[in-house]
Amino acid sequence: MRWDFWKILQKIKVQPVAETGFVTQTLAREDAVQKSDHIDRAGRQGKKTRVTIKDVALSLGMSKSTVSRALNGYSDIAESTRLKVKRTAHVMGYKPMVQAQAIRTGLVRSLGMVLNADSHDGHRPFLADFIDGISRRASEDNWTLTVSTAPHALGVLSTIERLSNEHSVDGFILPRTRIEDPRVRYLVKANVPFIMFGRTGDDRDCGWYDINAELAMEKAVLRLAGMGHKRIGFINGLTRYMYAKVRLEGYRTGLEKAGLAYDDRLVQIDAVTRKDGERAGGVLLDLSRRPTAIVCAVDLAALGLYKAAAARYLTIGSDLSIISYDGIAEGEYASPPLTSFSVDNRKAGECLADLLIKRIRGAAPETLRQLGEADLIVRASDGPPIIHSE
Amino acid sequence: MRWDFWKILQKIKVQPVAETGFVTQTLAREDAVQKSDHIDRAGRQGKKTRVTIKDVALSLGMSKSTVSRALNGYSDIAESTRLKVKRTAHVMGYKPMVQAQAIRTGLVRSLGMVLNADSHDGHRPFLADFIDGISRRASEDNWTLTVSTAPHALGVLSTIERLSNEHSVDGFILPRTRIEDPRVRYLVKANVPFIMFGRTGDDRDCGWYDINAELAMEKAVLRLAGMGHKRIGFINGLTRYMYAKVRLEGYRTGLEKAGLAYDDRLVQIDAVTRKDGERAGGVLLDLSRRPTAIVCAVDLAALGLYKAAAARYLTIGSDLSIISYDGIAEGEYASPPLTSFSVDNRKAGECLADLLIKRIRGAAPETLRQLGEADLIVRASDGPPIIHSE
DNA sequence: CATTTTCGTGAAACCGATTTCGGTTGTTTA
DNA sequence: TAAACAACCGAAATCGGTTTCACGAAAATG
Repeated sequence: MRWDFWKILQKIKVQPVAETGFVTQTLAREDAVQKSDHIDRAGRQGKKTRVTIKDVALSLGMSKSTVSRALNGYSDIAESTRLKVKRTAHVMGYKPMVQAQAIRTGLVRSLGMVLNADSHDGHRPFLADFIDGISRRASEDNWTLTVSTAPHALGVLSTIERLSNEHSVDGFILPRTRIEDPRVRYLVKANVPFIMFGRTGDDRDCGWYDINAELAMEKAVLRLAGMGHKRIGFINGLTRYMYAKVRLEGYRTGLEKAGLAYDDRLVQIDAVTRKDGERAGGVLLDLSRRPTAIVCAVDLAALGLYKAAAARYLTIGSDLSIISYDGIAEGEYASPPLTSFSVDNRKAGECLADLLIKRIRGAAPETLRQLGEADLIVRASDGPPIIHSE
Repeated sequence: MRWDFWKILQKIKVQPVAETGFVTQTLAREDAVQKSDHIDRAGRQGKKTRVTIKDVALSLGMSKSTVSRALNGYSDIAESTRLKVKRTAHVMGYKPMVQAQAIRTGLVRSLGMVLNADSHDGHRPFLADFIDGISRRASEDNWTLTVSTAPHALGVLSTIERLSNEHSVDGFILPRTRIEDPRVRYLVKANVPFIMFGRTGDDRDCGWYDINAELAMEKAVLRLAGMGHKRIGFINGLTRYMYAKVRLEGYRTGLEKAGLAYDDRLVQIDAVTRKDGERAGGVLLDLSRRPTAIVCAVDLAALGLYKAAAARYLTIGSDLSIISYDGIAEGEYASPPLTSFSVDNRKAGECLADLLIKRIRGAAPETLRQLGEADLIVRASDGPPIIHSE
């Protein structure tokens, strides 16, 4: 009720012009005083004095609006004016303050990514490249990357909520998508832009970038089959993630194309660390009719498998062939060096950033889907089978 | 003057209540229309409808200023009012938009970190932990972390300039400080808060967190000397960085305390990768009177040294003892497992974030300096010398 | 009982940008 | 020559908050 009254008062159209003029004067003078005081305080508190758009306008003798439009490429500014404005702005060292822009435009020019800190999975080693890719692409358009971590999946979700509520970022990159992903559910409902690294169960309203890992797995199987292997095992990653699902599919497609039967007993799951790989590998190698080759969905697991093989006096590359996926640096230094599909994480980061920026700018999610490829790095962990009698 | 006018208006005792009622209606309806239109546009452009401070004030029948002050803990708001405001704000799901606050307060509540992407040095493996630490501490106070990368040192500097010019961040964390660091020079001059990870040549106006690596190196030497080693070599990292300087000092102090002479020929520098380590190690192992133990400043170099030793048929742990520094995961899986000083990168991140936030809030840099410690993880790469006849 | 403080609050200025809306000019067109 | 129309630009509103300042009422003081 009270504010109603004020609203009405506000609407009343006003009073003598002369009076207004005088008031302006007064205010202006007051303003000046305050300004200098402000600078003074600034000096004491260690803040910088920024060049604002007002300063530029003043020094050019134009209005703020003209300067703003000139700088932002509006069509109703004369080319000559634009040039002049741009030059002086540059000379004066004027850089628009992003948050001041943000409050009007609704864009903070920042991409968000929330990492799950407890995920022991592979992503750590290539985090640097991945971030580099994102940041690189983002910088091109003067965007920034805000990264945050959370100790567990729930924390990830609440961090995402916080960041989008406070509008600290314009959209999210979601690494390691699950088949059923709560982050996706939330963001879709909240209508916040995002792009996934990896696919998910229900693609509606989702853009994504992913590596065609199923193709890689398929190629791995076919390569081994081509060498003469008949019993090819598979050690998969965490099955709740989408990547594990598609990699298994790739493995099966490979077997099919090679004319080999799929055998449950040759498949192990949820191996993403050395220890996991050692355990899973042990199981496969202890089978009465053990596989002569094993495809791994994750490099670290493959390295664990090395240990399991060594414990059983099997020589990798001859007694047992291994082809893996990820292309981490350690693989190169294992003995024998690991044959693996390498993924370009920097490129992935770049693509994701690119897609997300497009998404934020309004592109439809259905148009924002890309599949990259992994490259086989042939080293020494695979070869024709040595014991072979079927 | 103008406010006089407003005062007068305030005094006017009012208008037909019916009218007021009507206006309210109208306003309300207009409001609604605009609102729905906004949502509509929002839908198309992917924006959310936020709850603003105005909404909260309106629904409480108070002014924006009261709400703001209540939420920010000003002392001139009645406790009862504060409570009421806080409750409704929470219920309505009001989250202040950071950039709107920033424009007035001058704080965006964001820490910046610019990484050098080409630096092959050790920082990659533990980047995840490090970031986790920073982010964790930052989140506590509702701050965020903005990370950016640049392809080379010059790019790092210009990225820092950009971020601070646009005021996208309130301060910086500087990883891997050099002895003479241009970033420090710039930030000091520009009066932008920062905290270094590592010390630097000229400490004035600088706060930092660092690990006491010199102490670790000293301990390593003393441990080896205590086992009976007389010729202890040293493989250092990149000498332009501060860390290499202090680690060398630690090595020398250790020798001194053990009563051993310093010998130039036993020291190699600039080894930060496996390849570097292999080369440097080769040089040391090919000396006519080779060292029986080697201290490495960087784990990756130590792993390279493994290769050099293997090539010369030296058994690590007996023929050659190695103690290194970093505590990377691969060390655990090397054979023999690497004895190394492990640094807690998560904790480092937390400390740095903490210091930086304090710095931004006005603490003097001299009061913001902390030294952490590295923990020796004893594994199997060191032991008493086997050939020993002096 | 008059006067000064304190307390609690609202109005309006302010932060630094963008964007809407009109108002001058100078050119074309009728 | 008047009217219509661009092309250019400025004033003011706007975004979502914070902060200053004045003011009314209640409490404390003289």
